Amino acid sequence: MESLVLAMVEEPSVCAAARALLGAVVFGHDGVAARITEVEAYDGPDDPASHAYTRTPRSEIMYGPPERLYVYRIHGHHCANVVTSAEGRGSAVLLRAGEILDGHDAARARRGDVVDHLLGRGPGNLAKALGITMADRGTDVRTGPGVVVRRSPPLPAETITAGPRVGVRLAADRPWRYWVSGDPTVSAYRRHARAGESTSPPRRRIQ
DNA sequence: CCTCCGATGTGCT
DNA sequence: GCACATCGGAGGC
Repeated sequence: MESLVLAMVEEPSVCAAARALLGAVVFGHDGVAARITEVEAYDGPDDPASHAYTRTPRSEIMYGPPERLYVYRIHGHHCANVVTSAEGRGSAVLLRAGEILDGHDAARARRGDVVDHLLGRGPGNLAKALGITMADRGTDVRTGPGVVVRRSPPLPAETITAGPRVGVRLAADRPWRYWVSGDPTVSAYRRHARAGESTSPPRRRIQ
């Protein structure tokens, strides 16, 4: 019981990896670049909300080497993740939102005529703005081709906020979503309709 | 083969 | 707040 509590409290390494991706710049297709403002951490077999919770052909790439792109489709949208763990662990970071820095025309051609701060808000919209599709699965984001991630120095901890992950039914209260505090490109929180009860959704400053 | 179901986005009440 | 489009993955039979 005590070990269970400790396991719940202890933060897996993918959470630090997620925070480290805030501020990184993703270079996508057709000259679109985005500064990452919102991410979510997904761990391996210990995280019921993660695709890696069940090891299948789809999630196998999460168990592969780090720095590879894991792309999946949901409800007709693409979502992009970066595998952050050593081979065999199965954790990855979902890129949930970004500020478009360059390639606004190409991004808008894919996303439609929306104001800048909405171009890359939400994981499906961000992937769409960047032109990321299933064809980018497995890309080494250190080298490309197609998609490259340039990491930045860590953001000051006091500029990062954490909260529960968006739209997950299982493990709905783990505060493994991280975003740049107050950034207009960050997506809204939506709790899964069938997620378990929660007295007060955890939200805290990183320190 | 078939059914169920989202790590979503959008629009409407 | 709620409905629903939409489609690949996962699992049951």
